[in-house]
Amino acid sequence: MRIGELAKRGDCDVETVRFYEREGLLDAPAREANGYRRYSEAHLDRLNFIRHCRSLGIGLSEVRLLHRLQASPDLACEEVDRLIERQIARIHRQIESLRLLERQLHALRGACGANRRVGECGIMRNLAQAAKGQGCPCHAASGEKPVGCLAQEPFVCADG
Amino acid sequence: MRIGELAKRGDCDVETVRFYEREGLLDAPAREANGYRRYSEAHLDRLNFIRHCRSLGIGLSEVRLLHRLQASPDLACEEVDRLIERQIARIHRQIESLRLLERQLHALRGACGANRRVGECGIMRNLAQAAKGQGCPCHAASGEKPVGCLAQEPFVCADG
DNA sequence: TCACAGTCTGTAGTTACTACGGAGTCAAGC
DNA sequence: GCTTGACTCCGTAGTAACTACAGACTGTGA
Repeated sequence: MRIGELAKRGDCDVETVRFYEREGLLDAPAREANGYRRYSEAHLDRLNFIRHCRSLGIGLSEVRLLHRLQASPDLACEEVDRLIERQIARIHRQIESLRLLERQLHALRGACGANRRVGECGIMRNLAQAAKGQGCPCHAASGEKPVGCLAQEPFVCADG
Repeated sequence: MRIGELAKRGDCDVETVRFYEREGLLDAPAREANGYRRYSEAHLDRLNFIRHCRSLGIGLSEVRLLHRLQASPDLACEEVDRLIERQIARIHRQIESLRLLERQLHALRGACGANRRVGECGIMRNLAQAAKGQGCPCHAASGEKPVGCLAQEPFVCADG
């Protein structure tokens, strides 16, 4: 099949397929006389494997690791277990972090009594107040400590 | 104060301060004779405002919007409220998405009966199985639908 | 005088794609 | 034969919010 069909059956974009090839996640396929890529069913399996891992939030470097493990089925599967364990722990941290964020935002929302003007807006006032180190309802509520920066974590995609 | 002190008091990196200046979030400060940046307390307030917003997961483009609103206190604060509302909705979606992910990963983890070899690992088997479209415990459990791709959402940082 | 810390500018890297631009290929319809 | 449109090619740049250099200059204490 050609790249368009592969992408369709793998439920992703053509560009994504090419990207995976560039990244070495997908073997470079044979080419037709005109230079078009020609894929086999094995390629589709591989693509689906990647997409399935991605849908579980597993990063591409870890997908690479899984591929390597897959290639040596006699190894202990301990590493696979650990990888999933790590993934679970990461997602758990992210959820905790976001829950805290949610609470903080709710507190902030509660600060605005539906004023009319920005200068009197409780939310605005709170944001400015916090900037002067005077404390804010969102962060000062309890002894809430930062949980870890989500921006530091690998991307997580819950699609699929 | 110089950039190092500002960064320290604003609890961020020197590079981050310069980054905010480049992005127009922080006014370019005066310079000393040697070219070093010299900041005022107003700069610190501004930096704290940004960092506080960031700690609430608010993106830089929305911080920019808040700055613009702050500059015209006579406007209706409706837009501020909507911004926070949007943020709450986004965080909520992300949490839901991650919860689903967590369930899926737990299901996957349950598939491995602590085998010894990769070739027999239930997790590995499941990932491979899913790639062939044979269904998997993680996604086939119920009629679980994708909730939205977190990778598409702006970065969220729960630090601070 | 030396080391070392701080600062400067500019650029590249991170993640996992996504979106071009400009070109070539191919089949159907006129 | 020609056009139209869909598909493909390659390479590069953009996304978000930083982070991490390189290479140079400045300032301070011993």
